[in-house]
Amino acid sequence: MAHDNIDLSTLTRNELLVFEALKESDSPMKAYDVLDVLKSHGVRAPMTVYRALEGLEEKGIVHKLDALNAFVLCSHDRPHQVQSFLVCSECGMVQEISPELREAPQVEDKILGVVRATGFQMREARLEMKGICQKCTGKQSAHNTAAE
Amino acid sequence: MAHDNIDLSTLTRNELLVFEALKESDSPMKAYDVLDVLKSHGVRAPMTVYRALEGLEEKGIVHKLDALNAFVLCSHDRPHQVQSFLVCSECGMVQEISPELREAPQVEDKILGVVRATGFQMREARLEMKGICQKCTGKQSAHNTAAE
DNA sequence: TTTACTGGATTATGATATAACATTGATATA
DNA sequence: TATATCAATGTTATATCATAATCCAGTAAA
Repeated sequence: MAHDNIDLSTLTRNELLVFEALKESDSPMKAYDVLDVLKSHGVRAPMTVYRALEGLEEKGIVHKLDALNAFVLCSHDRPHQVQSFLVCSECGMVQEISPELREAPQVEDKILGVVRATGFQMREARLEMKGICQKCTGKQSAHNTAAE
Repeated sequence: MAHDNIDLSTLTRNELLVFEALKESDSPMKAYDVLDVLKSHGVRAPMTVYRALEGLEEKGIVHKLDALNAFVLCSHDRPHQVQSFLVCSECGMVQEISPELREAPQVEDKILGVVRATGFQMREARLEMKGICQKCTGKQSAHNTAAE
């Protein structure tokens, strides 16, 4: 679990609270869901949560999934320029593709190559892939309902 | 201009209005910006705009930029599974990377390869790259301010 | 003419996010 | 010690983005 490597001493109190909340969750959390959790710690205002999330993002500890307006802990050791997520339209599962995967660096390289060719200085990128995860694919072929 | 190839006859009245509004704009538009434009055509409610945008997205004519909550016309002829955008943090410029670029298909192939390996059935994907565009890079190196 | 369907209008509200300003507490330093 | 400073936090209000729910109008098929 990559989260064990994070230096928690650099986090502010609120950042730590948000970090813990995200760590407990097995799926991405909306800001207001985080707020609900933190209410038991005396946090009352959305601002508090958004500020902490922003700090965690800057530290590379949290990623925002723009397509879902939700936040997840980064599951990898080193900072990476390209974050890639699989999002299941069926069950909502979100999985960050590990940059350590054998082919993943090739994807990142290809992207960086294409982008450089355009004269663009990329700072970070997010790839959000929507589809049906392995689990739900099985279910779907059984009874052909639901989905989108 | 790829927009000339679109079969406008399949669009509803409101979809056509939204399409025209986006076509006039040289940058992505927020839904409420579109609404402002359409007010002169009697459109009053956000719902109308969002419905039309949804229709256009389904037809592959419009993409949503989740990171900006904004919408752009697709600038390409054929539907494509992976949409890639450069977003300048400095000036707000947004450019869709053409899937016809020499290396672009390789990126898409690499992505599809990695994803297939995970058993995920990808339906569509969006790659949003944030950074500094060529124009702004020049400005920046001159006086080293701003950004972020 | 009924029925069913698609698109559209309207009203209200929900969900997401930030602006602006006040307060606190720690640290530095005059 | 007094006080200046700064980062973090708290608080209030409001802006922005998006959808639910319901009704209506046109039209094409039975």
